Amino acid sequence: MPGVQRSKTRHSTETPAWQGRLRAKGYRLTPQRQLVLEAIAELGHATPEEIINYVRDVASGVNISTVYRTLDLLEELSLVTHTHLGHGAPTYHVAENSAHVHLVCRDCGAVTEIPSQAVEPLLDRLESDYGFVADVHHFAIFGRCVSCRDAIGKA
Amino acid sequence: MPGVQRSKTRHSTETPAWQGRLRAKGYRLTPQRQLVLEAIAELGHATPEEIINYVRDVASGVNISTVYRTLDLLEELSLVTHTHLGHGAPTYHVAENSAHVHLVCRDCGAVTEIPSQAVEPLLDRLESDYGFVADVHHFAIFGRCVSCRDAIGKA
DNA sequence: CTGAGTGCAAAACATTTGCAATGTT
DNA sequence: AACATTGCAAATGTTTTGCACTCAG
Repeated sequence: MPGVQRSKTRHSTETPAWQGRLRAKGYRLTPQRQLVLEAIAELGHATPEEIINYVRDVASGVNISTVYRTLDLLEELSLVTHTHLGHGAPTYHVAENSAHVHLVCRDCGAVTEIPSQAVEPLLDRLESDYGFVADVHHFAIFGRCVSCRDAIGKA
Repeated sequence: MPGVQRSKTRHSTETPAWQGRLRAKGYRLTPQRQLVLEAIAELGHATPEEIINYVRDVASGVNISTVYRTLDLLEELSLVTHTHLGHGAPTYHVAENSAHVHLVCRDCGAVTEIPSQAVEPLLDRLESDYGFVADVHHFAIFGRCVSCRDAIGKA
């Protein structure tokens, strides 16, 4: 791994709880993996593209394929999840903060996060009627936001 | 347009209602466009890949980029809609038959169609609580189907 | 005729993979 | 030292675009 030096430093108050999960499955703890997780935590939402930009800001040598491989790994370990917000690249979240649903506006592209409980009745119904256990976080809900809806009324 | 001849013929009982919509906006009626729409109608569900396979079966010279351009056009005219069923290519439907929601199983990949009314309470709530007019057809609902859920119970 | 539409080939994206070099354990 | 992990570069899959040619109106 040629020259992964951090050119900037950020404070980390986190206790390395997740590191155990890596080792438990025989995976290794590398700076790249720390940085990717840190990037997602910091950014809240992030596409692979945004993640590598953030990571490279700290350690410029990191390769995009490493980011993809790391994301797969972190997801396998349930440390992060990903959501499809639209046609393009998926968005990653740290698992603990992923308990919300995304509303994406077809017109302005705005992304609104709403609490999962808003869709709970639907989940119950899908389960009782179809035996389907839904993960509503995986895909966004597409539509038109308040502002754009009102804008149409005026037009 | 070099040699778009149909090597097979299919019966069409349709009345060319949609053709007016094309002309109304100054668009032209081409064999390619007829074939793409025919393909979607016939296939029910179809990815661009599946569409071009179907179309080429009838007129081999048609280019994939034409299919993409045509899909954009047909969608603009509200003749078809598309849904994201997963990471990959979107699925196209004729607009009239698109009033259903897709449940996609994360394990077996099975796609179940359920009537839109199953999600109506959610739509109402999103509208009243957030002013968001949702189009639940645009993204599938991801999760685990009955069979796979039960299979896990046994394991 | 005239311009909308097409085929073609190349570009643009997003993601994956083989492999030799490297660093964690 | 062993082998999981990385960087690199090339391959893959999907969608888009520029352009000259062609056909629908």
